[in-house]
Order: sequence, then C-alpha cells, then structure tokens
Amino acid sequence: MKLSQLEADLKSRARAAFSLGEEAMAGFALSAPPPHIKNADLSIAWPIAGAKLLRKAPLKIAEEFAAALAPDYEAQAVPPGFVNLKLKDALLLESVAGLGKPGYYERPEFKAQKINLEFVSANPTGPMHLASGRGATLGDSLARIMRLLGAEIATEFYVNNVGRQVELLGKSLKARLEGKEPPEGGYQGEYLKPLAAALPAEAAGWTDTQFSGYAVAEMLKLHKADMKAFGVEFDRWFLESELHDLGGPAAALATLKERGMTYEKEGAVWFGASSELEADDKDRVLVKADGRNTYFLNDIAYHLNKFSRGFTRLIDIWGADHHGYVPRMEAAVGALGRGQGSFKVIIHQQVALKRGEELVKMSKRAGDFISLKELVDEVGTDACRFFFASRGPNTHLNFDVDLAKKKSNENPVFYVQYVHARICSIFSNAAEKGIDPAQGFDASKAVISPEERALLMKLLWLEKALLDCTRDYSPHPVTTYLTELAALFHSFYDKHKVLDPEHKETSAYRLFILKEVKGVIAQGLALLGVTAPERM
RNA sequence: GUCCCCAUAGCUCAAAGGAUAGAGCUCCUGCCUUCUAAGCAGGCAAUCCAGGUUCGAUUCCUGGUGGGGACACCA
Repeated sequence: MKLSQLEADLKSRARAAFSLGEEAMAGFALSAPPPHIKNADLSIAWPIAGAKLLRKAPLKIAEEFAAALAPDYEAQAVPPGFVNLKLKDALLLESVAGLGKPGYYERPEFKAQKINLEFVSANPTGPMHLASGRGATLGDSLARIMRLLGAEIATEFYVNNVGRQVELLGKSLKARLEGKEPPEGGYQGEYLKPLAAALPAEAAGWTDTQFSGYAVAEMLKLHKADMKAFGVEFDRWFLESELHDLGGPAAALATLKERGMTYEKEGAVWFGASSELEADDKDRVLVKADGRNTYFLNDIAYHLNKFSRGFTRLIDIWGADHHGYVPRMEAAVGALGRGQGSFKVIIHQQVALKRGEELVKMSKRAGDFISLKELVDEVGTDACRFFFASRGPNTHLNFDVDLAKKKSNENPVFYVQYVHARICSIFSNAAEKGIDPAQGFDASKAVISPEERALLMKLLWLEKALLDCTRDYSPHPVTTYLTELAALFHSFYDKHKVLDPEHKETSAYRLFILKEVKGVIAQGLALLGVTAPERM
C-alpha cells in the first residue's frame, strides 16, 4: 500500500468511527513521529485538531480512534492526543515491494494537466552566469518531478533574439573586430574577443544586422552546450523572432482591443490593467508613441502563443529582479480571458557571489561574472545541481565560489551517491559468496530490526516528498529526503552485514531491502539530474 | 518613499500550527584483519526584537530592526 492509500484508509476509518463528513477531515495527515518516539512508524495529530469539532477531550478522541483501528493496526493514544501507530510487518514489506511498479507515483490531478514550463530564458547577449544554474536546476527538476506524478509537461527556453540589446551586442562585436572598445552601453566582456577573432573574412563588410545575427547564433550555441552539460534538455527553444514572423504581437493587441482592455493616450497604446483588473497598480504602455511595441506586448503575445498551442497551464520561472513584473503579466493573462490558476510565476531569489568575505557584483555588461560553465568545469554538474536543488526558491543564496571549489568532496551529494555505490558493490559481491540476489525469502519469518524498519518506512515517504515539491514549487524536499534516507542506510550498513553465506535467508531478505533502497536513491537522484554511480 | 523576498547552531540549509527544532561543514572523542572509512557512534552549539491570535507559534497577524531586490513609452 502506498502512503497516500494508507492515509486515505486511516482517514475513512476515522470518519466512520466518529460519523463525520469529509469536510471535517481537512487537517487529517500522516506524519513521521519525532525521533524520541520509539516503536512507532507513523503519527497522527488529528485528534487534537478535531477536539473542538467533536466537543471531546483530545486524548479521549485519540483513545477511541486507536481502539477503532484494532486489530488491523497497532495504534496507541499518547498525550496530549496523538495516535502513534505501527504497521504490521507483512504490510510494511508488501508496501515496499510495490515501489518499483510503473506509474506508482502518478496522480489523477496531474494527469489532467498539459503544462508549459518556461525557465532560464537567459538573453543571448553573453555566456550564462551562475544564477542561470539555479533557474535551470529548479525548472528541470520540477519538470521531472511533475512528469513522474503523471503531468504532461513541455519545457521551454525563450530566446530574446530581437531588440535593442541584441543590436548592441552586434555593435560590440563589430567594434571588437575593428580593434575598438564596445560602444557606450555595449557589452564589454572578454568573451566577444575570441568570437571576433573567429569571424569569417567577409565580416568586414557586414551590416549591423549581420553582426547581431552572427553573435546571437554563437551565444545560443554556447547556451545550448551549457544546458546540455548541466543535464538540461529543453523540449523547445522558442525564438522571439518566430513570434514576430507569426504576427503574434499584432494578434495579441487585437485580442486585447476586442476585449476592451486598451486605450490611447499621448500617442501611445496603453494596457488598461488598473481600471479593469486590480492585479496591477498602474497602466502600462503596449505600443510606444514611435509605433514600436514594448517588451510587455511582445511578452503578452508569447504567452498567448503558448495557450494557443494547447497548454492548459503556464508556469514561468523568473529571477527576483523580475518580481515587479508578475502582477502586470498576471493582469495581462487575465485580460486575455484566461482564468486564475492557468498561469503561475515562480520567483527565485538571486545568487550573490562571494569570494571569501567579499560579495562580488555580477554584471554581464561589465563582463564581471562567474559563468556557469566555469563552475561546472570546476565542481561538476552533480555537485552543482545538488547544491542548487537543496534550497527553496525563496532563499537568498550566497554562493562562495572558493568554498564550493575547495570543498567539493564534502558536498552532501557524495553522501547520497555513496549509498548507491555501496549497494551496487554488495550486489556484485553476492555471486562470489554463493548468494543469489533473485532468491526469495519467507516474508512471514523475516525479523525486522529497528534499522531496517526505519529504512523501509523511509522508502514509502518519497511519495510525500514529491508532493511537497509540487506544493512548494521546489525540488528541495527531494534533496532533504535523499540525505535522510542516505543517513539511515549508512547506519544500517554499519550494523548489519548483508552477505552472509551462513544465513542465506537473511541475506536474501536484506538484499530485497537494498534493492528497493537502491531504486529509490537512483530515482531520487535522477529527478535532480544527478548521476547514480555504481562505483566511487 | 511604496512594494516583494529573507532572518533558525560559528558557516550553509531543513522543519503543512503539534510531542524533546533536524542535517551537512567546522571543532572535540572514539571506531578499519569482516559487503567501499566519500562511512559509523558520540560531544559542543540555534528560532532577530516587541506585541497579538491559538489548547499549542520557528511557522499565522501587527509593529520594529537588519540584509537583498523591484519600482521605464529598457529588455
């Protein structure tokens, strides 16, 4: 039985025992007992919360509930009103045995969704910096997690390949070719020098547009390579120019006009967000007095385009420097006639770079930043991704580069990976000790030690960790979970010998547990885009 | 000035309003003749301040303090 099924079963038993309606069960949840509680697998605090409703002492409710659970569960009421329960050995072993089944984690509420998840979307005006690693980790891991839960999800990287910044990039490259410094406000970074050196001979006669096109194409190649090295493959790289080719902005403007969401003032076309919808505080320009579209209109068109491709839900992941843009975009999506809940922006706080005690400001234009590639080359994708994935999006991250490089071997990722390597090693040693991992064992005779019990229970909790991820829009619950599971394994490993030719039945039973641990570790790491090595 | 985010151990982070607040790094003490010591066992050590809501607050609310970010007919 899955943990969620167990929870549902216990909940319905509580309802029946106290003759309650579904709405009275809102706070009913299973939790792991705190460490000082021995001899319990699961804990329920619901009797305390339900005391008011039932007009009864919490402990009394807990006692009645515990009695109602017998004889299927070993339940105990504990002051001030907790019910602690222990699963029957057979149920526990059977539940764990079900873990590897295809579709185990799927849930109906995710299967109904067709999600577009857009993240990173770094401007193609320079190499990707460190912070892109955070967005990439967040987005890619969330996509993997939601897919496992059954969602249909397409990942997308939006490329702003038109506009003033791109023109400036082209001019900066041209200046480098001519041996000059980039123009005022241009891109000063060193990275344009090798690019200029590699330009074909005929570039001397190029127009500005040709320089821009060339530079953007080269940057895009770098971005794609960086993302690939980081274990991130996008389903689509959507170019802003595609949007213009399709006439997207004009169509979006027409839709907004039709819906009465625009007005003209001082020669410009405005989005009437504040008067119609109160999500934003101020009206914004869509078409400037000079006739050019604002970025805002183009972005509205982009989101309209996503909806028109059949997605029922759009999720964007942005850095905190764009948070002020969220109400505007939400208002715009609402103005397009899309309901609440069809558009979600995940904001992640920025990454501050630290060298020793000093905070370093990163600026792409000034060329002063640590590139993602640099970091990955130094520390490795596994350590980077685990590091980024271990924090919620709202944490303000201080990334100490010197520390990250120096202590790469002490990154918790190795602690988790080591579990996988150790188990692989045990399996490869089994044969020479005359033990067949495929040999079964008699579950009814298995004696479960406390370390094994903790390990088996923990395996069932991955399901909850995944749901926490979707609740928080962050992969960090999986990271925390894996570290905890790893600790339980290493402790078990130290106390119990798995391969014992004298006791083949015990060996087979322990190999069964390890097979499941290995599976969960491998699955969890895969969700984070981290490898599960067989040897370390 | 207005708005958003954050504040937990010396450092980096966990913790659906629940029981004695968990980890990792650092420091200290033990443990390799036995499936990998990238490990185990143990020790030191924390909820920014003041109110409020609640049976119960690290968690929710209000007000401070400190830090980061945003407030364009830029993208």
